Amino acid sequence: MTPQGWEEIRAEVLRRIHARDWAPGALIPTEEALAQEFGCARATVNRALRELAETGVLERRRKAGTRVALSPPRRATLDIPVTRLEVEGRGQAYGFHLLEQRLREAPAPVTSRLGLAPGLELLQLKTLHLADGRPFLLEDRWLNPAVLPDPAPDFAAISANEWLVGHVPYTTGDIAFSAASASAEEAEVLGLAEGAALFIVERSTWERDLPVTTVRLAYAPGYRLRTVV
Amino acid sequence: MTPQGWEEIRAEVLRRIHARDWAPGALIPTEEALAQEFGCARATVNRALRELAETGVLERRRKAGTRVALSPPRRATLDIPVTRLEVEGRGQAYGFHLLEQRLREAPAPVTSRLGLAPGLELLQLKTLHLADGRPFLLEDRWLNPAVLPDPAPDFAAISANEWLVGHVPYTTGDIAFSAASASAEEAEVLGLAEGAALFIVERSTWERDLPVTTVRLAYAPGYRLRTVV
DNA sequence: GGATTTAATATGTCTGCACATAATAAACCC
DNA sequence: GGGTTTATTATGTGCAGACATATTAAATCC
Repeated sequence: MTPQGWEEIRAEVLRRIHARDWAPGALIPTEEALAQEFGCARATVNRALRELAETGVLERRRKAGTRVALSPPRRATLDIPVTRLEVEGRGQAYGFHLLEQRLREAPAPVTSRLGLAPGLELLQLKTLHLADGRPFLLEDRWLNPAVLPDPAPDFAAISANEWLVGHVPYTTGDIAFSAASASAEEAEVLGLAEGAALFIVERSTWERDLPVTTVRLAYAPGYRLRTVV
Repeated sequence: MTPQGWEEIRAEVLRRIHARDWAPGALIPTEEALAQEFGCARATVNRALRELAETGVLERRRKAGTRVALSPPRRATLDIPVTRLEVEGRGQAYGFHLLEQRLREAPAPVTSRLGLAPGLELLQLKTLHLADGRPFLLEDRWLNPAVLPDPAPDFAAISANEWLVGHVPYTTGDIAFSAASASAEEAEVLGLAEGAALFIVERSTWERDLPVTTVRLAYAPGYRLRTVV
């Protein structure tokens, strides 16, 4: 039974790779040869192989052909939800408190991360997110006032996190994950012992070339970020 | 100047979304209309819009048409390299020590994670990875002996991590990231104070339906996992 | 022999067309 | 009116053919 449709072709190619019919590092037949074998157009094979190359299973080069990747770069995609949805997705009640909000001169690490002139005034927001009334996440955000509308939103009523998703949606940025010990301030706010291990997410985002925000999220112990490969 | 090629079309569509020509939630013109506007075939527009839908910027449904996503792409892809390449990529010298290797009855959390019968014997490997001679990562791995060849590889000469990538490459699995305080044992091996905040990666992998391995990676402080959105 | 030009080739992309499919809107019936 | 059937329509996928492009291998020159 020959595969029909590009998805079945993709599955068949993957099967042959798993079965070691095509060993890691080996060249596989050309698109034309596979198209003939499967009785379809080259474009259909191209679609299947292209998708596999995108996930890192195959490596393709013009003229050189297609080969099975030697060390498949384990590539994972992870979804980063809005905090409210993340909490509610666990079946817990969401809430938050705005701890602090002030416009002040941003420290050098913040401005350099965003590529802004040092000494610029940014809006700093500290927000504690709650799950079932218990501390879940401490958000320390620096926001570029240039992205705010004239009557600035009330961040005590809508969290900065959520406001940004709704109003400055199509951003690019970078993310870093790490671990850190809770400072005295973090420990107190999160209700932990000083030095407790926190999961840290740091994000900086731009809208086109305009710096929007940089944020440090400190998750209370027990938090796990999951994904499937 | 009309865009040429599907990549330029993708860029132009993205530009219009950023510029709010097409607002979040709004319908955009049909493929046919855009093809006419850009002077290309519908397939070319289709390719561009499909890519944008894959990254979560657009939402497409047959008959209903294509609309700008309301709550967009909090989606990141991250590459998970082999530890050796990760260390070398920072310009540091890589090394590792096999601390412990023994075949023993796996504890229940391990077997249940892999979907194996409780009490099964698995190979436990504890490996310390070094960067410039200093502790970088503590690997605690449980390996299904069924995936090993008859003369088992010498995991003191090649790290389990690297052997698996080369010999059981095309696996599926799940990954979780979290933070934890160093246990007494971890602190000693990594040369840290007890309770130091460690970045934890837990992975379980299968080859087709065969459980291969589950591993806990404890990174020394200072490690950051980065990605770009 | 070594460097440079030229030819060969697999993938990348595009076109124009066709039909399939899913989801909606319209028509219909009771 | 309410529920069911029947068009309608935008996207999804397919085809054959064409040309572009990157890269390798062969041919050429000094």
